[in-house]
Amino acid sequence: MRDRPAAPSRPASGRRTSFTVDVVVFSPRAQVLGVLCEAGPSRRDRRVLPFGVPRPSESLERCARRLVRDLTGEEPAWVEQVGAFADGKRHVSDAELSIGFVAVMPSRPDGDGTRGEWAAPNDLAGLSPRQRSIADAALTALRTRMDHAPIAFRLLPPQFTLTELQQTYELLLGKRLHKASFRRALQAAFLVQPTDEWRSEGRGRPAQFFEFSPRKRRSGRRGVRFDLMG
Amino acid sequence: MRDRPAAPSRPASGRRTSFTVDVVVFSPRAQVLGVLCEAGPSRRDRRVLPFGVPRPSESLERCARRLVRDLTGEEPAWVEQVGAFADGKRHVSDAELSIGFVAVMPSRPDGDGTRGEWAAPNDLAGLSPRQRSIADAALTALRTRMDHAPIAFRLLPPQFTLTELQQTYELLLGKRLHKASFRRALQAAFLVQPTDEWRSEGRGRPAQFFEFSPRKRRSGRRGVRFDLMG
DNA sequence: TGACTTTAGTAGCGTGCGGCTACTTATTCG
DNA sequence: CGAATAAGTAGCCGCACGCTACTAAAGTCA
Repeated sequence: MRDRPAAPSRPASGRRTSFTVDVVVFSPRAQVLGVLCEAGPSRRDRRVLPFGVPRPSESLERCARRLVRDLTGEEPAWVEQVGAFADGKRHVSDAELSIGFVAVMPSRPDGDGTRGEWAAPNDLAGLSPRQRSIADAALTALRTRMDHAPIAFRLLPPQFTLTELQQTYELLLGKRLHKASFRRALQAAFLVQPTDEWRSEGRGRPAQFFEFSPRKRRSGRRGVRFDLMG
Repeated sequence: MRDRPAAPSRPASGRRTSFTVDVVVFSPRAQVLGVLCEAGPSRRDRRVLPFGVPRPSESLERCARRLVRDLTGEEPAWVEQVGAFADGKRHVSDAELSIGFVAVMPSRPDGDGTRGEWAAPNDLAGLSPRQRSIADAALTALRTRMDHAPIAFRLLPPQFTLTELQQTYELLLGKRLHKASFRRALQAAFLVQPTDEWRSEGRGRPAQFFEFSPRKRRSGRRGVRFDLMG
């Protein structure tokens, strides 16, 4: 079974668990972004983000990946650390400190070996205060990183249509994008390559399949952006 | 390794240190960016970034601020968490985990109550591997955040010339900026307000003094940036 | 067959940002 | 009075981005 640090799984000298690794797993669920949660132990904590403790000589990120794997049966498509959270906010376990991670997984048919339920990112009531903070930070981090890493591409099969890619972006970013602008920016960045395959399905004009091709990076140097300050 | 005198002069408060808070303090030192270091305990660790342990019910960030205050006698102008670092890399103390913070301080006359020395960001040899990682991440985080927080403004007195502001940006970013573009972007963001004061010093045309005036935020919404991928 | 619907994909206009060169303005020094 | 030095501005050019409006290719249904 899975190791659960809620009761101290580190018996050494009666000291409490010093920190946990908590992971926020996002995945597209039928036109909505889902967050993987488990049922919580008490009324106060009805929902719980997956968390655990690194094994000896296991890195933080590998620990996060293992938590996802153990829970869903699959390797996450992308994982990144969000930060360390303490600052007095209560955690489900009584750990003083939690390291937050954000992860994304491809969409899967329901109930596919997945223990736990998928919640909406705006409905995170029932999480302990600290996990609530972690979830918020994870969503922000995800959306920030979308510009820098090919996250959306890893949620799609090797071949995909540009409409599918755009829908994935819209789902993760939580906002609509403009079709022509999206495609123009894509081509300017040399990120995709057309294939000879065309989708033959349903009504409407067939869509061409593309594949990810991380070619050259455009320099992307700018001066200073003052318009982002708060 | 476990038995080596870890972090002399660090109060361990009874139980063994489970994690540390490490802070990377940047400050302008005579046209170059400086990083605050202390003398290390051994030949292997000739230099040490300031680090410590949170007191009971002290938040991580407050702990970082205290470390800076205790070492320099002043409050840092800006502090932000960089992340959690473990992953097997050795630390000066034998803590399993370190939370990294980045801080900036205004320039000060040399030796002003400051224990420790200012090293160049490119000369960080002598740090333990984990602290080396933290320092690298701190510099990256600093330069990323410059667009989002008025960091440079806090390094300057309330009244400053635009040339001083630009030089501060150039120092922190580690690259030259174009004068006209810098000023145009500044004015478009309504970030500064001219005062009636003028600098009367040296040769050349006098410079007008400005002050920080965080007015409105321009929406700043864009579509997707594909040109930042790696 | 031909009109209508549906989805994919493109053209091109307008605007605003950002990099650049080149200029003007104001002061000190000799 | 120049020459030197530093502050500040004007304006061109390219390009990224948002938008509207168009064309293209399939299915559906009378």
